[in-house]
Amino acid sequence: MSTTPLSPPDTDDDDAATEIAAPGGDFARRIAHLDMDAFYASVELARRPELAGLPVIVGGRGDPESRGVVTTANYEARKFGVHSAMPMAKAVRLCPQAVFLPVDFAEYRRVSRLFKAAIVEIAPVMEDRGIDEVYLDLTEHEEPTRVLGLALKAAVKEATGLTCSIGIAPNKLLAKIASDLEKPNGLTILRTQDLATRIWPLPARKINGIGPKASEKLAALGVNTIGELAACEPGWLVSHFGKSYGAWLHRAANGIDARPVETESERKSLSRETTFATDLHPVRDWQALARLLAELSRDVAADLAKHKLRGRTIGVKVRNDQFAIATRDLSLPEFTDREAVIRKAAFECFARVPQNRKLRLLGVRVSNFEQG
DNA sequence: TCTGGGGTCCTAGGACCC
DNA sequence: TCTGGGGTCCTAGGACCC
Repeated sequence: MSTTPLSPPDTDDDDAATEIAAPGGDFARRIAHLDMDAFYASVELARRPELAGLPVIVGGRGDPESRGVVTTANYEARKFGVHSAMPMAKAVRLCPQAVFLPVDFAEYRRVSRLFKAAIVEIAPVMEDRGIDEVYLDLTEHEEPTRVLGLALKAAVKEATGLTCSIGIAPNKLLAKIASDLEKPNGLTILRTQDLATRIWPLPARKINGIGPKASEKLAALGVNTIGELAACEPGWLVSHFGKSYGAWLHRAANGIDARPVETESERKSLSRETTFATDLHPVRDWQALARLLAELSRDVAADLAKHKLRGRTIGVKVRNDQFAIATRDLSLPEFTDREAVIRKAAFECFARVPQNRKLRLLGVRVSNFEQG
């Protein structure tokens, strides 16, 4: 198996130098990262007050027996070692007395809109980072940093009844780490001079962009903390991680990050996928798979229409019983949002997928959207 | 333990074109 | 002889994030 070199999150090398050139902090930005505390579980508790104090685990279809993972565990459940992305089966063993609830995205999206609307009233330069977190650029605000942070927390609480944790720092990278330092209900303000005392002792994995693979590789090389990473020679990091990722690791560990807060973003792809209750064989269970492929194509077409998008690259994704993923895609001459066109392309793609193992997941994706 | 669903970005080889 | 150089598109895979 060949491995793809790691790559850094979207970076801007040119601007990074600007930040180094301003060590005094004269041009320092004030960037906030705001993260809702145990969001899904907190939303559920808000409408089921009788569950207060009990361990609550949100995930799957609410059925602890179903295939799936924990999306959120409240702090009571976390005491038992339950955490996000953990297989439900394991969560049940760790905390059988927990209340298990199905995910209700419609409700979480509703509450998400409420807290974001409240934030924008105070800090209009907001970058959406998913259902439960945002970045804010507070540089142009007059108020002291702590006053702003407290005002944001109060506004979120007022709009939703829920708590959040906020980190405020000179850039997004440090703000993201800071918001995690005093969870839940935290407010952490970090200055450049706090890097050595508050950031360097942390595991390298705490950096957004260092995941399981990279942190494991670093550990094998004897690098465990962010401070140890910061002390590594850039050239040595480049030799082990490649030019782009190696250089980024060095900058990140030294707290350098010039990425702006982006208030707009353009969608690049749209997809639907499903994991089956039991594995299906591509030949023996072809009827069932064909039905699913048609359903997913229909759902994707409906989503495209809803978002007024047309794409010309159609793809399918499968995951087999060994958890290995394969993708196949096909670019068409014309942009489309038509169900029949998407379905036909998806079937063509599926025919090119390996047929030798049972499958556990099937997905359909459309990308390469028309401009405008 | 047995691993969701929805995304983004990066890399890399081959095709194809000038 | 023996082998250009750059650019873009397509496809597949992989790491990572929420």
